[in-house]
Amino acid sequence: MRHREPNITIEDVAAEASVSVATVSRALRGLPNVAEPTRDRVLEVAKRMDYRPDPNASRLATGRSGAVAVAVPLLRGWYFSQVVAGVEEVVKEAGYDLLVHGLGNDESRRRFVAGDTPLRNRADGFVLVDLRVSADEISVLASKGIAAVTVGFETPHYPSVMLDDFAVAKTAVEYLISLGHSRIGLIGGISDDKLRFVVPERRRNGYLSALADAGIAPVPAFEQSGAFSVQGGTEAMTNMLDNDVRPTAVFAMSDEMAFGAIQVARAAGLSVPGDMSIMGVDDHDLAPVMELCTMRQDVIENGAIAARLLMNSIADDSASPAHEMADFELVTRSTTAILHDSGKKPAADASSRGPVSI
Amino acid sequence: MRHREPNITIEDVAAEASVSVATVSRALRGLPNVAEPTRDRVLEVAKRMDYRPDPNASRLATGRSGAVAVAVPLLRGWYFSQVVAGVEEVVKEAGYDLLVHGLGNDESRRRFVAGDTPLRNRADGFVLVDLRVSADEISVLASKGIAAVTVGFETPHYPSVMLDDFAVAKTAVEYLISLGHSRIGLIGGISDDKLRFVVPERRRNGYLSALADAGIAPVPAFEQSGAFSVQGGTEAMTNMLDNDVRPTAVFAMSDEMAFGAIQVARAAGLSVPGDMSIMGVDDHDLAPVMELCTMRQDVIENGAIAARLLMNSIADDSASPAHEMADFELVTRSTTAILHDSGKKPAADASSRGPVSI
DNA sequence: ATCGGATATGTAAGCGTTTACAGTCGGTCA
DNA sequence: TGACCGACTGTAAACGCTTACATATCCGAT
Repeated sequence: MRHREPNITIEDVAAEASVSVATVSRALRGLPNVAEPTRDRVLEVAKRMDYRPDPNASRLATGRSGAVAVAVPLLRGWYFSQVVAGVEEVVKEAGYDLLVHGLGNDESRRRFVAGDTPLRNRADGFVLVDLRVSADEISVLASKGIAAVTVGFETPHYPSVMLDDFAVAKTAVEYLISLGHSRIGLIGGISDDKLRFVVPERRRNGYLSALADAGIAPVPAFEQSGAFSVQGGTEAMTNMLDNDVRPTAVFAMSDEMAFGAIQVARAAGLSVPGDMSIMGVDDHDLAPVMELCTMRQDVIENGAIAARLLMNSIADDSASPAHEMADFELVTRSTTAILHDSGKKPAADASSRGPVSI
Repeated sequence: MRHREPNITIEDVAAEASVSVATVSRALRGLPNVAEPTRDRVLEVAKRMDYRPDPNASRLATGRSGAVAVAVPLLRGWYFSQVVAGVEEVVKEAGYDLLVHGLGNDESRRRFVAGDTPLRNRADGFVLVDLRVSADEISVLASKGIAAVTVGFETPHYPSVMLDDFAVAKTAVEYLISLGHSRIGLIGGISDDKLRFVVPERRRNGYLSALADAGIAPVPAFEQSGAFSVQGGTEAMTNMLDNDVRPTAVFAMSDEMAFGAIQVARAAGLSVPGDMSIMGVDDHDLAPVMELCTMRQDVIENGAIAARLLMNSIADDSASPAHEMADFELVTRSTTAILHDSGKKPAADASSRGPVSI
């Protein structure tokens, strides 16, 4: 049905333009030492013949692949798809291809960082998103001379962009405390989290720190794992409500978990925020629709920043790795309210979104 | 900082194993005509030396790139990220790389289908998702001998997987009619939709057909464009509510638009579904949370099906293109209810949860 | 013993670029 | 005027694989 006609090569163009292939190559790539008339003629001929350089040949010759790979734990999650979108934008702009690789399970993740990946040699650089790998493992990558940048965690070897998770969580919980809450639950990725590495731990520390500062003793039963998914959020809230004593507010480490939690709370007859305040992290597309109070970060932009760092690193790997901190801000919406038995009205600064400094 | 040490080549392995490069190549790829002991030795040596064939070299030699590219209008949307996830799964399984390309604007889209793309020659096949391109343009692609499969639309040239959009819309609207509604709005991508091709038109036809069958005259003002985004959904509903006469039910062509519509309706003081029933399409991750009544489709699975069709097509391009129809089903949830002035109780199958007030 | 034919291995010619190096050709400068 | 220089162009050797073809080896059959 379809049939592949022989492609036009640089030689065909050279013959047609009556020059050597070297000249064609130079002319096409804008290199110096090509007379203007010659260059014009070559360009014209190449265009007329609809010549496309074979990327594989030039990759072989140059040793560069002109591609960047992004590795994420899973592709279907909101967070990761946003990161990929951000990366893609700048990578494409820079003329690189974007390879996407989902690291679905521990095995593929392990092999990936061991350098035992199909991607080896296929990309000039990697964007590693929230990989749960040890510093040791990353240094293996680094020792193989592979350019990379990390998102959501940092290593000494590579540039990174990440959120100040501690501050994000602390800010959120402090806000809840300021509303009068003291029984505050946490939904995160605590025990057997397969996806995130240090993120849950850092956010938990921020949570604990805010409690400590307010002199509130942490309640173990208030901490539930939610696997960073809507589904996980529902399970976490279900467990939370099973307790004898329930929290009056919950901080979820992601909006998706918060969504699930809201659903379960309301289904159980609780009013949100009347009986329970709920916060998330991300400012998901649907956070405004759900009126979810959250800690905003611009995930797409973070992906873009990471990609730019990577491009720089590919161009010049001598610089010492830059570690960027992503912006965040508290966005107050109506899933949080002043603890009702305190008798006051809901959240004072109704103007919403007070910027937060890092 | 990092420095690229010379890679191990097939020649190094050959020397170490005291055989020719041809034998190494055959042994490593499991080709016949290699004595068992020889093969074992080569394998052992290759492993010991941590040899990785350079993909570019083998691509150049074979003419195959071992990669598949997926082109989507935009990466950050829920629908497209799900398709990509589905595609990635089977593509990776088959040992191919996945190239992702966002076709953000008309210009890049035009150039893409004109074959004037950086992706040309970079992939053995393409998955084209919801591209707004004419049959003519696609046939240009086909005439260049490029393997491809389409998602969301179909052409004579390529295999495809798509939803029966007409039936989906008609089923949805018939359901609303069965609940007693006759003033039924439509939120879709009508006029200047940059993203979808025929999908909005087909769904609109299903909508119109359902109305016609019920003897209901269509009201132009009930049709609003929503750009297939949450944001667009809010705008569409805003316009809808500006009319003198308001619909009592709305069918949105996607869940995301439905979410936006729900928000606006509730913000305007309307009860959903008390004053207005709303339906969507997709069964988005958050549809259960929002209790959204919707037409479910398994987007990830559709992406996977498309990828399988593509793999087949790459392996054997002689078969005439298969056109798969994706499954769908009506999922009743509590954003729809029997028209209240008909005096009956809300949606019969009350197995689901009550309306969510914000 | 000799031959035919598997089976196993090696040789070398691509694949389509890039790029170091070697010309060529005017013109400039002593 | 002859050496030299600079701008331009061409030649050909990589790049690291795959694979058609040639060769070598070992059998059993004649």
